Amino acid sequence: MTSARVGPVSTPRRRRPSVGDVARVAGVSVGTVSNVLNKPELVSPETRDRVEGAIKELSFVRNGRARQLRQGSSTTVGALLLDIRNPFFTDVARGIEDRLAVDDLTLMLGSSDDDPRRESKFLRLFEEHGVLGLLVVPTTHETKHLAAIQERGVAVVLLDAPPGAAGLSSVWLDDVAGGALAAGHLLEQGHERIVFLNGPHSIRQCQDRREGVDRAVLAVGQDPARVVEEITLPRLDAAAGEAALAAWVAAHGGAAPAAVFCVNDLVAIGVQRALRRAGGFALLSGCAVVGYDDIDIAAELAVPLTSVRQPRHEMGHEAAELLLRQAAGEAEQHTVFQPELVVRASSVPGG
Amino acid sequence: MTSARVGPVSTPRRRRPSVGDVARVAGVSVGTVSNVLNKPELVSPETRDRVEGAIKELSFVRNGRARQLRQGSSTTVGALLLDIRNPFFTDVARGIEDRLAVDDLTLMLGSSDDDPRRESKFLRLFEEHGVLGLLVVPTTHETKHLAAIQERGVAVVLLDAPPGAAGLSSVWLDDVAGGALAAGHLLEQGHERIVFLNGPHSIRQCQDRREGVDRAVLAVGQDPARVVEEITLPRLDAAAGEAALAAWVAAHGGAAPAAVFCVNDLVAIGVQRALRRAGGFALLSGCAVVGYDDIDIAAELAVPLTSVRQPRHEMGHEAAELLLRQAAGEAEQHTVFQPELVVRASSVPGG
DNA sequence: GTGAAAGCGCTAACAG
DNA sequence: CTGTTAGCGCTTTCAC
Repeated sequence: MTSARVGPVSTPRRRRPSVGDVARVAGVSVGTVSNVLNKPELVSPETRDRVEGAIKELSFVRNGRARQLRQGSSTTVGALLLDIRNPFFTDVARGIEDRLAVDDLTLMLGSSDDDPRRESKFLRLFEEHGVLGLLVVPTTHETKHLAAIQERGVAVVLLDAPPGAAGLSSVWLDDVAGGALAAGHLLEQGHERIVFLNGPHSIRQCQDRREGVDRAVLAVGQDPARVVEEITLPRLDAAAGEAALAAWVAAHGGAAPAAVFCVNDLVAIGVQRALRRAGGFALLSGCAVVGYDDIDIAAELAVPLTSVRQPRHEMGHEAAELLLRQAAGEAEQHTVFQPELVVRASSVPGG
Repeated sequence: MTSARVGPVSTPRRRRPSVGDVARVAGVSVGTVSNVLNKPELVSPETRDRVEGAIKELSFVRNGRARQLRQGSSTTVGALLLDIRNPFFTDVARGIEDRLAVDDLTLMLGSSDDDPRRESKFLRLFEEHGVLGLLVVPTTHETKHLAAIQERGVAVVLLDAPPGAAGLSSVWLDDVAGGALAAGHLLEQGHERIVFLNGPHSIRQCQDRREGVDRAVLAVGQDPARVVEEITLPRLDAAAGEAALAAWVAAHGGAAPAAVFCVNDLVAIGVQRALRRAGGFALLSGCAVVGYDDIDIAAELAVPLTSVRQPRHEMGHEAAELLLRQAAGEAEQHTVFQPELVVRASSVPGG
């Protein structure tokens, strides 16, 4: 599987040159070196040149840890996400990074994997590291430990979570609105029954989306109990969606539901596959399908998928913004982002 | 789009308690506090309890920067990837992280966006930060600046790149083998002509894959110039793949090629879409398609896609491993990973 | 077992 | 303009 060869010699790990070394070579004092680094306008051109020459000669790179220790400041922000591999979170991370770059700050990323123990490990690590602030997708509803961190002087913002303990800013997405958007669209198309393939209500997002669905149904004067048939999936992937819909079709003598709303796009892809397997293109095109997340591939499918899109990048950007404000002493603040519906062929007649 | 409300008061940013504060509260010296933290077995149980009580009382969190400054050590590794949003790199990042977690090290991530200026900005930032080592996907073939960093005492490993400047370890994927795998498979299926939708040869991976294709053709005693029809795409996404194949079909009186090898899965998805649009399922199922990357969705498509899978997580893991070895003074080392072919319906008759 | 003191590399205050 | 010096918070000798 792998091949390896060994190179020449190992790198000797000698001490990095310090401002003292630079000062010696340039024939000035450490204070002057520091001034060249931080307030060059205070230094005469000739000495500045000498110092810069010495810096080049020694390939001096300043020790940021010592600098920050002395200044008491920090230029890194920690973000603790649920899963670094999930495109949802990488888009968020990119939004964070883009905002931080404006102020020349860097991001330290961690994945909690939704495990509270991993979460607290990373939190301790970040805090010891002296981060300027912390963006956290919490693993539990309990956020007192995060408020405690903020009490100790590290700004904390809840990410992808509604307001928690007092004092913590938060940024999240309106899942109620997302559910309402999807269901409203299907109702508008004239469908009178909606199969909703959802995850367990212990996940806030799932519960909220269901609430949104109900609201949309009520808004048109119908009874959710009659209109909505919710099926709870064991996992939220394509296989689970396919199995659930195959079972539905089998239980209904080979007929497909008129409309299906899926808690995410992968599930929707599974639904499309089940429909195609059960009754080919005819069955597939006779069933309106709406997904959630608007993953990259949604537009590329055989039948392009209607989906609820969430402003993930913006959410990250805003979270970083709130963090910096909070670190600057501003009061806590809460932002909720609204999703939008991207209508494609999968949900409209003749699509 | 967003709504915001303002909360109560802002958090006062008071000084973090130090070992000195803990010592005062516990009625011991700072040395003893340090011992409790680092060598608890040297401290008598009673004083240890007193100190631990004081730590709890003050919610003391040790200042890692000062610690590392004093010790001269570091516990963070920097990784500079091309794009943090790309699933390829997030899988790699996760592999890195998993290896680092074993030694309780943390990862600082950066995205160079393939821009040498961003690259050098991040490199300086990482180096000032005092990282233990650096994993870099280089933006250019030139790696002297990375060797220079290593000269200054920071271990550097090239990621997803073949060996560069002397002294740098490297980890990469065998794209020649990947190209040969895909083409070999198509030849084995009896196809005598292969359309290869590739990217520009200025991208090493594209050039290598072409070389692999040629080798596979030569291996069965055929002439690449006769067998392979390479089309260079302007971009490597589904739209580009669709356009290229639609043009091919139009130029061949509505006929599809017998076999198409695509430089990545997105392009392959575009190809499938073009085939379906041009001639429905019949045309689609009559054309063997092979992609590259084995993205999550490849198995979920209407016609599941045969693809070349690369061990990305393992590559990250190995890169971190080599970095740690190099940081420990071992000699440079080079590892190349072999891809594997995942055969699905898109490339086999009756699929 | 515990305390006192030095020093990691840097910046900031102050003196000249 | 430049040099001297104190000290950020911690670990680490070395005495006691």
